[in-house]
Amino acid sequence: MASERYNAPVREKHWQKVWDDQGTFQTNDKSKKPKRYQLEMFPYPSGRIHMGHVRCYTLGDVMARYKRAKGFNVLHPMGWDAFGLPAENAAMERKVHPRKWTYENIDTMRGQLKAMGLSIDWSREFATCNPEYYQHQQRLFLDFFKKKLAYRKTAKVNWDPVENTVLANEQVIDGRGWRSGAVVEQRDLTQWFFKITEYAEELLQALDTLQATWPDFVCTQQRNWIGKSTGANMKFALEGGKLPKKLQTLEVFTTRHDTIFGASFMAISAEHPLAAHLAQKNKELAEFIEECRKIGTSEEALAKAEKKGFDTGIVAVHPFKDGVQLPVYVANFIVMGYGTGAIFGCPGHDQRDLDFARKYARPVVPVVLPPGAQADAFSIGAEAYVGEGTMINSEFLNGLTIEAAKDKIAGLLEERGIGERKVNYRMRDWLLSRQRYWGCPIPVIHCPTDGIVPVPIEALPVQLPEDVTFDKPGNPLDHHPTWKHVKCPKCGEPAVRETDTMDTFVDSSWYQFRYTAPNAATPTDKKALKYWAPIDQYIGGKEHAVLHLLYARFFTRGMKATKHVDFDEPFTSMFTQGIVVHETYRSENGDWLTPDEVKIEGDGPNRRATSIATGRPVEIGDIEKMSKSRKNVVDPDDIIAHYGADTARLFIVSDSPPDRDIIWTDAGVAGASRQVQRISRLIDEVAEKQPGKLGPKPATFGPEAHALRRAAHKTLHSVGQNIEGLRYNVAVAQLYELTHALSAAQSQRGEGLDWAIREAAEMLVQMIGPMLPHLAEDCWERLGYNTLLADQSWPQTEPALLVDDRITIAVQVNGKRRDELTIARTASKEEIEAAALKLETVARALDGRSATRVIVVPQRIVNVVG
RNA sequence: GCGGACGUGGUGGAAUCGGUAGACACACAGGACUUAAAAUCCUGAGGGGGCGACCCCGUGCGGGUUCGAGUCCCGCCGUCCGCACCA
Repeated sequence: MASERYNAPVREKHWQKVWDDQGTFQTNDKSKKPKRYQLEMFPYPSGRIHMGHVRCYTLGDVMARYKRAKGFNVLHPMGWDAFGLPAENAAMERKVHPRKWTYENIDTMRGQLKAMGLSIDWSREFATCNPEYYQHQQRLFLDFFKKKLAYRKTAKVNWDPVENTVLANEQVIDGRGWRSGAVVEQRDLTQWFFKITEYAEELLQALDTLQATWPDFVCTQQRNWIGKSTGANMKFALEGGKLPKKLQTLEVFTTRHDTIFGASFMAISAEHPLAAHLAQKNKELAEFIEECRKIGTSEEALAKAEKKGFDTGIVAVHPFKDGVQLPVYVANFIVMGYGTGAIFGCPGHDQRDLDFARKYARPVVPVVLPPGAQADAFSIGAEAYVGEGTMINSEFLNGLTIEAAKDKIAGLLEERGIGERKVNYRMRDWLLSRQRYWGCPIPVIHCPTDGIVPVPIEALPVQLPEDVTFDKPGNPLDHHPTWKHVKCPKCGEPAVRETDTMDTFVDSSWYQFRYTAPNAATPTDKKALKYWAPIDQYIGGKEHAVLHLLYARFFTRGMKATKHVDFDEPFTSMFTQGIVVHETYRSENGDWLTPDEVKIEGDGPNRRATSIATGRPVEIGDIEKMSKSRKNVVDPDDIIAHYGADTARLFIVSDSPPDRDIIWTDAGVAGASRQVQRISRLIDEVAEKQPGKLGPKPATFGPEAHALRRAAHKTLHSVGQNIEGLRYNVAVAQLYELTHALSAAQSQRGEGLDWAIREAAEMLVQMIGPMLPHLAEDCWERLGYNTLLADQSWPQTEPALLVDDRITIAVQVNGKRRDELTIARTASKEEIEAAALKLETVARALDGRSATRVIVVPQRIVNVVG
């Protein structure tokens, strides 16, 4: 039996059934062990799992299994982010109901995930499209509504013309819909919003704490997105035309109120009410505004567009300098959505203002003097001065620092009632309405007399109707003949349901808590949450750095305000995994080919690809993220069926650090498969020579046995640390080293060596458990155990074996390595120095000079300087 | 433009504190086994020089700090990511 190949696909099915039958991974809520909540972002049930899923869930599963072995009570659940547009597209294209399509996909993908051998507690599984789930989401929405965290307003919204729905700001990337890629249009609509801005400051502040356990780039991106700027609002009186009272003052936001004496013009957005008012009687202005609007849609064009202004003839009165009037321009670079949609221009200290001032011949007066510069010799050329300095040309501010000047102006503004200190955020409220069918209905009713009436909690869930059609554009819920017509819960008169559904990001903003009590009658269960929450480690894709992770952070705060949770941050530590990439292949006529349609020969510069079907040459293209459009995909099912899940898992965790992109290659998979066989063979050899369990430990060990034991225990120690730190690739390398040491020991003889080999083999099996769970289980059985490896605790190290009696340290002469020295670990500095100086290699390198200085770092290095 | 991350052999990568650079693996070359192949095992290998013990160079480039720098500091170059007329 020793040389038989390990039949992974067969054995893996066996072990999966055993785990399933025994309920090995069912989580016990009543355990006394310390808890560990390990979570990976749940998948959208698009049809089949892809390698990105395999990577994400493997990374999480290694940690979950490791923590389990380390004595933690682990919660490692799985579910489905099941609402969303693709289901409706399938309904339109294939005449299949979104529900049917979704649940069928879930069945397929659940089977695929189970074939990966994940240590998931499947009893907690749910899909967000289950009414049992979304009824609680509707409850949360109503609680948010009561707290005014959900509200309705008319606003310019991003309209995705392909998805036929609105999008939140976060979902517009480079002016295009994040999913459809369609150029987004601006429309005025009344929509539901979550008041995420209420928590802007908190969400920002808490990042300082998260920084320690979250990736830097995620924190940075969230900071940028929140976009805090501290400044002041300032009101200017307007003159030079007949204006309605409301428009006689112009309020601007500035972060440089210190530079007010350098102001030389005002600029307002083309969408500013004042611009609209003036345009009524000014045809040229109206044309200018129209021109701005045309450019205004795409940010790309906006960035390239030349700065242009239109002098309205209106002037603003300088609030601190008598007799100074500042002309008011409508300008194409002022956005209405930020601040007040109006600025004062100080060309001396803002590049954009300077460009504008030069173009329209406005004065440029420096008001901040750089350190060391002479006031009378300092002027502004082509570049604005934005650095530190002291105030000049600024009357009562002269001589102050920028900060002191800001403070003084802000005080005066507040004293005179013409402004105040003001903090602005770039972040807008979260637009959650979607004009779609396959989403969670927003549980409110519009009554002609009572206005917006929440659906009573006992009437939840507001269920989606089954009988919908997708044959005309727009929202099927709106077209439905009866669904929306209801009686007002307040007055009983005819009313209509809200037909908007929620953004699917709402579904994924709180699912992490639902797993802790998936059957609770309320959205969360206090007791379960107290034990399990928050998530100890969350793993997912980089693309959610702002979207999902920011929403979930907000939602947790909203749930705290509505007493559903009692903490602020959902994810204690966050890990973003890299993507799976693969070469692309293109035939002569430009069609993409899948990897299995292509035959590769040669290597290096001689590497050639040909089409299997036609025999014609194929161009090997860039290495890109696996995608259906490029056809550079490898189906996990094929890999699992051919090599087994353990091989796929091993490939995923070897070589590439988990946060970097990983290049999927056939050669790499074959290599991983060889390692699986190698380990299997090695364990067979050990089990054959020494059948039965590990016997009693011998009293003494010879040098060979001692060396192997040291290697095994050291590996145990550092593999544990490397798994904890998600350096799985390093852990795998160390396991290979132990495998080599164990192989080599097989052909040696020595006192206690058989026992040491047995011990090392068992440790190896236990250490590969998190990564290669099926193989480990199989080997454990072969080693004579009838217990499950999955139930074994992580082996203990013998601390004495982690330190060597004698160690080898490098010997340098003038910083260059010349030799090495094996010496007692406890050797003193003097002993090391003496031993080093005795070395012939040292004397030769000194070349006749004498040592002037010897640096000794015990247990590390000795450096002779001479 | 601003912000962040990164840059190590043919390739993926390792080096946790400033202390033997290149662990481990892929690919490659040579060898063993075999009628042959597959599979497996063994050996070799950063670059250059020398018959050789050995010597020189080497972590994107240029400086610096240090007994000692892949690691720290300054200045460049390059790649990737995010944000971008944000007042």
